[in-house]
Parts: sequence; structure tokens; C-alpha cells
Amino acid sequence: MSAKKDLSIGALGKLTGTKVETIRFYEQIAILPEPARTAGNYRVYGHDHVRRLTFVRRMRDLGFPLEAVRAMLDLADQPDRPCGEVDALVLDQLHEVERKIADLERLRDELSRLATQCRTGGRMADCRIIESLSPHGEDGRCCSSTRSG
Amino acid sequence: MSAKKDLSIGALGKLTGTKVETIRFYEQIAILPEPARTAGNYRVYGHDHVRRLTFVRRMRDLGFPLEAVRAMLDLADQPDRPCGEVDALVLDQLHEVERKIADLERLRDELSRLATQCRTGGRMADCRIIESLSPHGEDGRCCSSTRSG
DNA sequence: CTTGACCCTATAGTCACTTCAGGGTCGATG
DNA sequence: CATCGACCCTGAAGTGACTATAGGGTCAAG
Ligand SMILES: [Zn+2]
Ligand SMILES: [Zn+2]
Ligand SMILES: [Zn+2]
Ligand SMILES: [Zn+2]
Repeated sequence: MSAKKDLSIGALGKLTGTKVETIRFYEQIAILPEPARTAGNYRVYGHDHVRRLTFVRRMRDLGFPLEAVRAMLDLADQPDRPCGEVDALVLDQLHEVERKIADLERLRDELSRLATQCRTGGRMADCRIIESLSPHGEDGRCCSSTRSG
Repeated sequence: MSAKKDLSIGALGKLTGTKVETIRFYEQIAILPEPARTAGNYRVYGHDHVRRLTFVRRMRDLGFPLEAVRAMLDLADQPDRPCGEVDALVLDQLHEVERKIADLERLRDELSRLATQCRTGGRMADCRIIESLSPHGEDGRCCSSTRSG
């Protein structure tokens, strides 16, 4: 008794936490197949769309790029292939996320050092933050490197 | 004796670690002022450009959006204003980075859980990863929610 | 019959660049 | 003098993953 409850695009969006425009966008780039239409040209979605879109959104929420989503969808449709490729995609994404975390932690440290530089409530002319971000001192010499011995 | 060593766009790029196209782009959106030109219409840069571009690149490397860079450049040009706004910009960016790190750490945990699900070397049909990403079981019932009491 | 929520298409905008197409300039070499 | 390669020029389009806007059509309720 699997009820075939047809869904409008808005209903599908609510069910999957996806904006209507995003669903149409996914259709345009062939992440989602074209649905049937009503007499009034409205899109009509069914169970398979819900499943597929949910899958897509979960991967996106985990930070996978759409290209990886596409690859995963292709793989998922071929039950006889080995699943090693799927595992590899997940590991790649895990490493990517770990790399991003490391990058951001370095940034965070630099920013918090920067944030403690000033705090004087003084004027821009004395701002240590601006000074820290500038190339060198305030005098006219720097890049030209014409400081002969 | 501040030597006025004029620089071509390529030389400026090398000096600041910026691609030539990016420099032209910054000029286009008025992050950098239009430089002088040679008779052959080549851009010619001097010391001030080096300083300004270095400042921009440092901020970008710290993850500030160009809008914040623009704001900071505006402030830096007004020596009499209080530097509190600068401090606030840096703190905002610090919090933004901290938020991103927290988000990514959650993702990392989910991904590493996901990554340990499978590892069977089996077939797609049995892949636990695919299963974990899918909405519910394999049977035809789910979104329709027609499971009456 | 009108209101308002929803839907349609096509197009442009977002961010911070990158890439491309199609040329021009300049110093060195033959 | 021709020509080669490294560099430079402009303007437009492409990237990712949507988001927004303009200008309409559909449909159930009151
Ligand atoms: Zn300050
Ligand atoms: Zn300098
Ligand atoms: Zn698997
Ligand atoms: Zn379902």
C-alpha cells in the first residue's frame, strides 16, 4: 500500500528542506530528472524524487561538491559495481574537510593575535592592526630595495 | 634616496604574490587605483601600489571579504578617526572563522563516522554509505507517510 | 469575480577571481 | 629588416552553487 502522494515543487521543497529555486536549478543541471507535469504545467513529484533529492541534500550538507554528488548518484544506480569508489569519495571529502579545518585554525590564530594588537581606543594613525597589515614601516623605502651596503 | 623603481604589472605580481589578472581585476573594481601608463600603454606601478596591494593580499589571505578590505582601506586613509571600527572588523572576522571551524568539525565527525560504515569491499547494492545517505529503507514506503495507526 | 498563494520561464546577479579570444609591445637574435 | 618569445592590452565569458528579479500563469477559496 505505498500511497502515491504526488507533490508540488513547494511541497517537495518543504519535505526536503530545499528551496524551490534550488530544485528547479537541480533539474536544469540534470541532478534531478524532469518530473511529470499537470495540465496547468506544474511539476509533479513522487517518491523517487523525494529519495533522490534527500540524498543530494545530505551530501551537500556534508560539503560534497555537486560533481561528487553526481558521481555518487551514478554509482548508486549500478548495484553490481564494487563500492570502493564510494568509500574513496567519502575519504577524499573527509581529508578535504580536515585540510580546511587546519587552514582555518591557522587563520584563527593569526586573527586572534591581530585582535589583541590594538584595543587602545586610539586613532587610526596609531592603529597597530593597520600597521601589522602594512608591508613595512611608514618611511618611503621598502619594495624598491635600493638600500646599498 | 627612495629609489623610484617603476614596476610592470608582472613585476608587481611577483613582488606581492598576486596574479596579473587579479591585479587588473582589483583595478577594475577600484580596490587599486589606476596606474600610470607607458607610451605603449603598459601599466606602471610604484611604491604606493606595492604597499596597498600587499595590504589587500594580507587581508584576503586572512579570509576577509573584499568588502571588508575596502572598508579597512577607507579607514586607513583617515588618520583622525578612532580605530575601534578596525578592531571590530577583525573581531567579526575572527568570530566568522571560529564559526566555520565549528561547522567543519561537525562535518568532519559525521564524515568519519560515515567513512567507517562500509569498508567491506562489497558491491554497491550492499554499500552502507549509500544506505546511510538515503532517506530510509529500501522498501517503497517513506515520504508518503501512509502508515496509519 | 477577485484575491492571494502558489507556480511558470528566462535572465541576471552573487563572490572573487580565472580563462579565453584576439590582438599589441618590446628587446634580442639572425 | 624580419621574426621570435616573453610580456602586455581589452573585453567578454566561465567557475560553483545557488539566489533574485521581472513578468507573467494557475488554482482553490470566499
Ligand atoms: Zn586599532
Ligand atoms: Zn616599497
Ligand atoms: Zn560502501
Ligand atoms: Zn518516500
